[in-house]
Amino acid sequence: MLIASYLRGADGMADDTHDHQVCVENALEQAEAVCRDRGLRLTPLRRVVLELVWQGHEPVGAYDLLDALTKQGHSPSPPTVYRALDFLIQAGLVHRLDSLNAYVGCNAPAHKHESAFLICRSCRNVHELGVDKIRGQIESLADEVGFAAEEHVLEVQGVCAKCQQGNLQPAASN
Amino acid sequence: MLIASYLRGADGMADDTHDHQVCVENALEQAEAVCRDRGLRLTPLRRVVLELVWQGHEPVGAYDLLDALTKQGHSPSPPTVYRALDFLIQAGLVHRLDSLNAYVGCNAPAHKHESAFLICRSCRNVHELGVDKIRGQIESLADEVGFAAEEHVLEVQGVCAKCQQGNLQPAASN
DNA sequence: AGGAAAGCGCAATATTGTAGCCAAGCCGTG
DNA sequence: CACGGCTTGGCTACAATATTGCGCTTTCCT
Repeated sequence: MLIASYLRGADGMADDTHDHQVCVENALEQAEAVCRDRGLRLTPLRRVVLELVWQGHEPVGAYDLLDALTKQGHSPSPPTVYRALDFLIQAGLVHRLDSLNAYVGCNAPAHKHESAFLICRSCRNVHELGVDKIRGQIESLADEVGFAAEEHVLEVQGVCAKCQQGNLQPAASN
Repeated sequence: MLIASYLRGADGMADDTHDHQVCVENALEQAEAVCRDRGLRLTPLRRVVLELVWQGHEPVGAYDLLDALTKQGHSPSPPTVYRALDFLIQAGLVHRLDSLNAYVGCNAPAHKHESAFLICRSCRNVHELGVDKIRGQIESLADEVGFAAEEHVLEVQGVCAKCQQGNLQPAASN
């Protein structure tokens, strides 16, 4: 697997006109704020890892991050990356996608939340949805069998709006 | 990870009174029927793997199956197990739980379906739910952003009814 | 300043899953 | 039956993902 976005411009998102640099800056700003508010330490390493996760809206593998760090002149080992990811996930700044063994930046880290993810199998972009409505449905189904729901994973594969509109790229080959 | 059910009796399911042997026989019968109807070959190996998956209602890891096969006198290598699992999943006889990297027998293989899974973090039993209602919700949420949903993963962690009722076991330690 | 905790570099190893090659078995046709 | 093609699965090797454990450094708190 590669960081597909590693060298690309700012046109990777479903929204044609979006300047991805803004996303990155916004994410880092929010991360600073979240950590300040909660007394968490966004160390340089963690910040770099977060920035790398935000290189695109595609999910990124842990070993992609390792490679990217190496290219930047670090010489990290797997635990380094996993520890940074653990922190970022714990802080709600990054989500893990279990169906892909990959990681993606969180849109709205200010308040903790559970999410659903729409994963485009063409461009691989991930769209994060709030799940208040779904959450209710899940809980009522679980209630019917007396199950006390705590956490969930909801990941949907499909094709995003942009890829449906003619510029359908060949399915990601990894 | 171990096959927690490997040596246990028939009391592993949320339903206190259930005789698990019936589950196993039922699963195997249905598998025979499904394969007969669809012209698929339920070979001895595949049958054994299916039976092992059905040793309990807990999800089972691929390497647990490998160990169990070894104990039965086979000497399988990983590809053997994964090929059998691939077949069983393809045939709708087994589901993969992405959040656990584990596999569980399908309740209702007669018709293909997507499911949701309620995974008890205490006894590790998995309850499979039909998701017709949820599916509609997911699609309508996806529609709002023009996303064409194809497949989904919905896995809920929590505590099952039985474990809530006093005989709460310590959380699984793997 | 001094002690406790957190961060992280590093080596080794665990866990999960695949690729590729070949032999053995099944199955339809001549 | 004999042949040829397909599926199955045994085997080696390896890839991809993730963790454990140790110890040194940095940071935080008092």
